[in-house]
Amino acid sequence: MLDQKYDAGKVEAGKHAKWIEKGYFTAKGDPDKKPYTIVIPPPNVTGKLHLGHAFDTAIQDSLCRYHRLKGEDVLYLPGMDHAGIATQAKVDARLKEQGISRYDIGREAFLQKAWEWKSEYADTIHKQWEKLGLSVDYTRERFTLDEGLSAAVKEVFVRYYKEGLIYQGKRIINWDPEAKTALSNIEVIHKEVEGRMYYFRYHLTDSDETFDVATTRPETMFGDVCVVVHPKDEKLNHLIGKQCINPANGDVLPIIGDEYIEIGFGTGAMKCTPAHDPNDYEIALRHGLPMPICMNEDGTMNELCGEYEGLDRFECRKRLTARIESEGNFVKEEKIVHNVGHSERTGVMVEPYLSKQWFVRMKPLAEDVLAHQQDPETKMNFYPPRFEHTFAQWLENIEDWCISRQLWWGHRIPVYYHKETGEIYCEVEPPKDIENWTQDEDVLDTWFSSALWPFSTLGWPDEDAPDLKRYFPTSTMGTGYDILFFWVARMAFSARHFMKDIPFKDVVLHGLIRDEQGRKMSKSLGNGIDPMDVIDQYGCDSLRFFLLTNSTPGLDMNYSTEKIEASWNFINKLWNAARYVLLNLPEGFERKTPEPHNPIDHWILRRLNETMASAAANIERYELAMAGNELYRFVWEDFCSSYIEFTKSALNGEDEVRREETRQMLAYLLEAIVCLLSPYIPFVTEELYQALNGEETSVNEARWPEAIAYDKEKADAVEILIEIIRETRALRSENDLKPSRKLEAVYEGKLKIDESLQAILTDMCKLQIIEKLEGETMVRPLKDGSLSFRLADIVDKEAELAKIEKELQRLQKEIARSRGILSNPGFLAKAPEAKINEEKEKQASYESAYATLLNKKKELAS
RNA sequence: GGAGGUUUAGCUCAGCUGGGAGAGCGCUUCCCUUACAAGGAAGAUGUCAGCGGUUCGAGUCCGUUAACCUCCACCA
Repeated sequence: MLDQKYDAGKVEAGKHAKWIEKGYFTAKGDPDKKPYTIVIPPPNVTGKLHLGHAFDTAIQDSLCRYHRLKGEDVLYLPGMDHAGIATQAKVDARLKEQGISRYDIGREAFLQKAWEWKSEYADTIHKQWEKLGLSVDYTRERFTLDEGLSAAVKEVFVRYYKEGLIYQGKRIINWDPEAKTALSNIEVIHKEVEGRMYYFRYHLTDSDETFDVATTRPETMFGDVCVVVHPKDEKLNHLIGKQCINPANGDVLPIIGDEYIEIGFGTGAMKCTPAHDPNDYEIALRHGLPMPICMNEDGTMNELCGEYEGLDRFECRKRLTARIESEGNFVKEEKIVHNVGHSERTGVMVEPYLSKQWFVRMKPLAEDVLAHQQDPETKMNFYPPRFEHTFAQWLENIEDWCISRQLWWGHRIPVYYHKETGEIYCEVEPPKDIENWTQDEDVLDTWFSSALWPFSTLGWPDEDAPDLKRYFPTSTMGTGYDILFFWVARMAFSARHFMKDIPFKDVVLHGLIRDEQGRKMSKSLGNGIDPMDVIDQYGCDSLRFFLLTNSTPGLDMNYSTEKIEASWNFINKLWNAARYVLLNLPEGFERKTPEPHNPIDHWILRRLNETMASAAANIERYELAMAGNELYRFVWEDFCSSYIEFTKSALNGEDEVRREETRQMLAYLLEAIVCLLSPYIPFVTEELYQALNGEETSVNEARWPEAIAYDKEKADAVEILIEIIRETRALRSENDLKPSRKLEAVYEGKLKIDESLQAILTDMCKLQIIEKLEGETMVRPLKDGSLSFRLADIVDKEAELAKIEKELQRLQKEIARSRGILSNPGFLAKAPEAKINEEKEKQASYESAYATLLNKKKELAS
């Protein structure tokens, strides 16, 4: 028997291991079933999972579990990402603790350390997935650096290369001096920072004339090749063709004209550093200027910088500025707030840097995706749809993707240079005479491999791989909007190009989880919440239910302890409801398909059927919160507060047949509830399912409940009774009437109170119907909220009169409103007929309620 | 400079195709009723940010203003 209190720790322990052992989540490939596929967004092997991962996977897992319940062949494919820079940085940091740099131990040894790190953190992640209860198919787990995926990466690189979609070029890229690697544009985060604008005085070589030039990065002056002014700038264009002195190093710089310069902006004259600024680079290209690099890879100054060689870029900036000032060429400095690029991973300021890198030509790939999205039949669907605009806009304005990284941890670029001829060899297989070739030192952007995830994990490049044939394209991609560009867009063009298809039918994008005050969770604020701590305290089910029912697709949500507790309360409620049911099932109870007998059975079946249909519809359009809240309401209000209360008299009564019927109903309802909730709260529902059906059963093998037919009239009757009962209970307590006292109620209307309904009334509120009309007891529908009692026995007349008065006023208002609408010619002419009739009925019912209540008032007053 | 989001009960937020405003928590009153007091019953509270428009009818659609937020792109 279940414990008195729900204990999440006890319930959740050991379950996941058993599920895996039983193979419930291994996709069987049953051809009679519809395939449903989700590939997990592979977490980085850099550390622990955070709340965002928990959110991601809660959504994916609940979808998978739902589709399993629906009898589909579900594949939830797990895997992890090697996370190039991020992991390498972690391993570097670990080595640093031991006083070693990666260069001390070399590439091979470093990679070994990295693999050790990987297996360590993969373990952690597996444990966390287990705690999260994920129904992933471990027989198909992948890693972005495993053999198969590496083969896919090589294949893709080679094919792009041969199609001219990958090229090598010298360009200004974003350089991370900390990680000493190039970055792609989206790995750069622009942050507003306070900086300074320095103004320096430049002297012409042939006269005493001077002019000012402003810069935020004085240290780059060692890479300057000219000064630029606008050809039409009347104040400055006379300088074009002359020469000036670079105050940093005394170099003679030509002054040129270029329309890039904005007249009137700054001083009107700009220094040009082609190797350290993308715009300057363009100018230098146009004018055929040299492009000297003045910085080392680690952000220190190089040999071009004389006395500053070896100094850090920022230190050089300080000292150089001071020196120029001492030489009298410093004009002023201003504090400014400007956007500066920072490395997404290391956080350091990114240096625009001229460098030879590999790029993917994005235009044709992006255009293919955009064109394909025009077809409403076969396009990817975005939830919420607005993200498709963001997605499309990004693709429309896309620039080439810098994919080479000067790292060791990653997919090595499959390009070989001939030691003598310099010839380039790019094939999946290395050249036969490998000793004559040198492989490119660089590795690929980590996103290059994740871009292939939906098909590389299924066996591609083997086009005939059975999983690829069966499970691709995948069904749903559930992830945060923050990686729409990084990942979703790149999967989209990769799948288009290599699979000639979309990678997934639906993209569900959720928001970020913020802290209780709505701030972003961050390490520096220390406001991050570890999902594992939450699980330890409240259980995985509470966490999942919280995440799934308190979020709106695409919007950020705030973490809330209060709402986690509310989720816990709900599960505890479910637990106790189950306990009630189980306590009332006798030894050796045999389950049968129940048949509704009592009116309340019909009513609860209708509520169940409505809830099932609506929950399914909502889950299928990814409105998990709506579906979850409906289930919550059904369980708490309909099942617990009403149905269970109704069953008490039956179960305590003498009528054995009725008892048995009630037990069958309860067992059926409990099982249905448990199944419906299992996608959200898999652990506790498993516990309850087994308590009901036996230790060896599993909710993982259950199917979506079968609906049972009900009688609508009986269901309607109970709907009304519930309202009567609630009203009556309120009266009883407010007026301090004893339960034994008979409260006389007068109802009029359509509903026939048969014995079973009378029994309910008697059981629930000791209410006895004594008014008889034409030999039958009648009650009046209370949909409009009115209720009329003969209150002769009620002690507190004043209070009752006040209540009636209030109600009369309300009705009066409603009648006025209704009359207003019905006398509106526009409404009568244009509203649908059903609406008009509905309104007329309402009006009639308000008026009759009003009349009845007025009589009551007179009667009571007299 | 572009694109988008948010503004609804004291707090946190739902409210998806326009037809009498909801939940959780909190608050008030009553109840230890034999599944649950982390419970049960009842109850109060809203110029749905402002303005304008469309409509018979707008929290919901359109425009506009304001505040806050996010992303993208950026000029030395």
